Amino acid sequence: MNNLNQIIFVTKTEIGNFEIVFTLPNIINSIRPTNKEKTIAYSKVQKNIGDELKNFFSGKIKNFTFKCKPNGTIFQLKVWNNIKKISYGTTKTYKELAKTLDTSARAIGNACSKNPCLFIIPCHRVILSNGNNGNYILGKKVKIKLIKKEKF
DNA sequence: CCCCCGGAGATCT
DNA sequence: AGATCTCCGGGGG
Repeated sequence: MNNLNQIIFVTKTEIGNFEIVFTLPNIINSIRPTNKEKTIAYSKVQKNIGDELKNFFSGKIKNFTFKCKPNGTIFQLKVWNNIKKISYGTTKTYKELAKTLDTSARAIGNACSKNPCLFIIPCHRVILSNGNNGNYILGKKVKIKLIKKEKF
């Protein structure tokens, strides 16, 4: 599924650099960590996305204006869509999501690990049924940090 | 607390 | 078609 209108750039944040793939005018296809250096934001859109990310981390905004259109399997899309419904400052467990999708918690976690749109699909709000935070692609520390930040 | 196993889905080989 | 790996849960010690 190659889209010629896709633009790729790298933005730097307080928790690392992220590679962002987007399609004009405002569709984000992926936000994933990278070890590449920040690239110059040539367009207004690139700058806006970078700003939103920064403002999200600083707590200035709670939601993104950019829509995301990830690609994945049918199952993954279902999981990610459900995760998008978890609102800022709240959490849900892998077990709960498994119940609503009639699958296993492990399968939910598996789909979370493939989340292409970090933060926009807030998989950091999905935690263990025993109250612990669980794992995260950017590490447990970052997950805890994000959850705490959202709780104010 | 720790260890072990079951389960669902994705990704190899 | 297996084998293996996951951002998990439950049960038993």
